Amino acid sequence: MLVMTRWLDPDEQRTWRAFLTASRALMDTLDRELQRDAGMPHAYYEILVRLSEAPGRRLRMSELAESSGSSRSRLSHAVARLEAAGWVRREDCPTDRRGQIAHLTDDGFAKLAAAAPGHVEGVRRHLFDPLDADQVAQLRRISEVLAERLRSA
Amino acid sequence: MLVMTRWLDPDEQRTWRAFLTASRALMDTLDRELQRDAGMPHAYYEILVRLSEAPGRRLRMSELAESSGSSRSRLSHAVARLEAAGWVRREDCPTDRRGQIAHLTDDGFAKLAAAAPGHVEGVRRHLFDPLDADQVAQLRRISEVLAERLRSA
DNA sequence: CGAAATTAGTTGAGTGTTCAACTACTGCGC
DNA sequence: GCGCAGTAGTTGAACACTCAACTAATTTCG
Repeated sequence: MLVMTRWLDPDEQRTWRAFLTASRALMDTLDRELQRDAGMPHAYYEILVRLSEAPGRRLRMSELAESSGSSRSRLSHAVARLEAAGWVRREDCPTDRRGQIAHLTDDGFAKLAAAAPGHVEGVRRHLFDPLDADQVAQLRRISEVLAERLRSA
Repeated sequence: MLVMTRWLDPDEQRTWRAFLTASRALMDTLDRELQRDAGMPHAYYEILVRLSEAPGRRLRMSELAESSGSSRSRLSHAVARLEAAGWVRREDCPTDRRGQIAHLTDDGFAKLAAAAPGHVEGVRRHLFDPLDADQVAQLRRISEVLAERLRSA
């Protein structure tokens, strides 16, 4: 390997560590709150949200995986649990016999509706309230750039 | 509950989702790269980093937990694995008989030294390269504010 | 058409994380 | 100095995630 590592300078070092600390703390906190108040991890909550916004509250497994940021395997396992809880049902896809459609049940919708206010309050308290309007705009731009770049990686 | 939920407006909604997508993708990517190239998850890497920077490459379990952003339980489990791998050793604390001191072995240090360049390259590629200098400065400020707020939560 | 490559989704084993319960020790308050 | 609240760390069980291997259906294209 002839290429020298481009190490992080002290400023970058601090930025990276601050980001790591903040995003980990934020996610851990929201996850803990959701687990405590709604008995589900944040990943499951997000699956329910995506389903609730889909037409007919139905989504193909692969689209659901994509939109909720899960791997297919993770989603399979998760939906199995959500189905056992009665919040989601699987249906066969009429146009592709390999396909499965996840369908948010009324129970699942009710569960989500009950969990949402507390969770949104948490997002507000831990993310938006501490930042001013300019920082929020910056954060959005930064996140979009990073997400875009990572999508094609 | 008489207080109405302060829902997220469309802008906040998009900001929150972009942040979620970006930070998840970033962490997942770095975790996968580290697992592939060094055979360890990011959480373990960070434990080794903190130990490597401590005087004598030694740290009390609780300080290590604090500085690496782990719960005590998580750290106990993690150090058990790192010890099995021969990268860390536990020692009794001379001043407090409840205490344990984690000590980075030479093997552990070598392992870390081997893993670091690739990981730093990944952080650069996925985080710093896509952002301009101003955005990096903003991200640092934002992260510091959030981390500070979450610490006292 | 028909074989090969691709895509959809699941599964199980292995690993990591959480939570609550537990032991052992320390240090405060009296 | 004694009792008791708090601190340090570990443990096991339940749960979640990853990876690779797998089945089955579909698409591609010679």
